[in-house]
Amino acid sequence: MDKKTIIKTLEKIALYMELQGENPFKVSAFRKAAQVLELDERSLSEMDNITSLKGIGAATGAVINDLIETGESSLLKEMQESVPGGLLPMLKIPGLGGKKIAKLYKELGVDSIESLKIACEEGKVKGLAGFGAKTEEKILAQLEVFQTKPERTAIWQLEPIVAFIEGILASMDTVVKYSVAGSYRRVKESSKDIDFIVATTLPLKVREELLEKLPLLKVIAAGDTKVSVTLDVENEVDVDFRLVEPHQYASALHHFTGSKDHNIKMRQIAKEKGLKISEYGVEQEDGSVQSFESEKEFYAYFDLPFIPPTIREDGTELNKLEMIPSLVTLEDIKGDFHMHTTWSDGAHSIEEMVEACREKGYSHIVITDHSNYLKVANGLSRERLLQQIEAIHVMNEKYSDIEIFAGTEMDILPDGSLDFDDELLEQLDFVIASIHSSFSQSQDKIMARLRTAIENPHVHMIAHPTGRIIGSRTGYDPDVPTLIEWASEFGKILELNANPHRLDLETVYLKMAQEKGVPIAINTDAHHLDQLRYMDVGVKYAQKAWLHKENIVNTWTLDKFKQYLKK
DNA sequence: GCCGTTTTCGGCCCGACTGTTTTCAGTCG
Repeated sequence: MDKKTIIKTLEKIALYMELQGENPFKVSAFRKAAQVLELDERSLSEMDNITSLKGIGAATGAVINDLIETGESSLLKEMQESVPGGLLPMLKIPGLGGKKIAKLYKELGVDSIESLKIACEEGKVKGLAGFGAKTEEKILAQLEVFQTKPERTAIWQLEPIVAFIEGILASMDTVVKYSVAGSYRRVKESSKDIDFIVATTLPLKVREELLEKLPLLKVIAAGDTKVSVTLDVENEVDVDFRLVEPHQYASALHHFTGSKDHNIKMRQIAKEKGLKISEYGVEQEDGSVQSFESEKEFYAYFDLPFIPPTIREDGTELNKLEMIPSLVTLEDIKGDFHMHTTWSDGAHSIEEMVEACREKGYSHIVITDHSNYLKVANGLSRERLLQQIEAIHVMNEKYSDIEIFAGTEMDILPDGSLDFDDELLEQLDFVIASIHSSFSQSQDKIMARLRTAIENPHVHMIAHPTGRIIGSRTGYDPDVPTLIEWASEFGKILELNANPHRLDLETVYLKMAQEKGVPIAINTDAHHLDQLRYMDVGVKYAQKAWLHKENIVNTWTLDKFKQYLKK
């Protein structure tokens, strides 16, 4: 019996209990037990007395022992027999929770999405106590959309929408300040919706203005402090606006940035001190409410350092506060080592890229255009690459405040060979190897290709190691833990590709790489000046993985970087 | 269902919005 199965079983039991209209605290006790197991890093065999864990008591302990001994849970089995499985997906319909579904089942025999639809169409639902005509209408409307709408939207799809909304808020003089919040601010790879906090003294006016200016598909809710809408954009997306007084802004931003677990932990800390945290501030025992200028002040009030949004996740961040100063920030970044120019498929000249990087205050960068094989990207032939190296040398004469290194993003070909020979690679300062073809090869073949690159003494780094596009394609299925082992053995860098489409490597592997002492480079892979800004996304994503700044190549000084290249 | 030496019973994070009510339950984040 593995831990994952136990966790899943406990969560499933919680779902079934919810459907039976059980006491919500009982339901959350099972969820909590699952989470306790999840957060405990030990394997099952290393835990001798399971009920000694805080949050696992007699009942959840019995389920776990049942699973270990018999391989299944008799409690879950019993529930599955008495509650139709068809009710489970109904929990995903907005507006329907356990209580209402239980009622629909008991009173009308509704046991699936299909029978729910029929019951609504026949007008039976509105007759139930606690239901009404509006509820029935709403359910029918939800049934139309909810199965076609993806549950979460990828970060790169949300990015332009966030920028668009920020533009609107910036243009409104009724708005004092604003910020995106929620999982987008925490740089999750995908989000269910977008949250915005808006500080204003005229909430009603802001509400009207927003409803007027946004491309609306639907208004979900429009209260005095909260506006929820579905936007009519390419991938329709829900956006929540919370309208607060300026002095409530910091608390509201913290509250709606989450995560939920982080907030619960914070509230427990407050409660121990006789205080109460809400989105409006911190309520004292005498009922007065303390508000804050910034999130930093808010944390300081509880003797805590500023906790970056990216690491506000399962609550365990509060046990690792001493590691926060070692996390990388944008100010630590001294260079970007993967970018393209008009020499291959980039939109700007070398000079334009250099100028933009100078403005960012970088001390060194690497120009890495595509190699010969990648014809669709105008990959550089041997001759053109030699010309480009020369052009970069000439350009270096011009600048005293930035050093430009000549590099390449060399393809690892489908047959496992490298696109350039050693004699040519030797003339480059920095060599990236990456895969852009034959993604569907077997894992053995992919790994053989990567192995060739790792073994080559001229290769410094493997770019976007899995080739994934978030929410769209999984990439080429390398055995990443083995790749990390190899990188460690041969002293190679692995890339954290900062493009929001990729964020490759993902956090679990970044952590693994750090444990093995593999240096990570955060690179924008910019094909356009605009995309150099992705460094910010990459840095935040690295925070999520708790990478130490000294393990990140971009934080090294020019001298240290040069030392590394010489090895 | 779980927890706890100020509690073995009573609370569990906290508040907004909607739709159904006529003071509040359910849902959501």
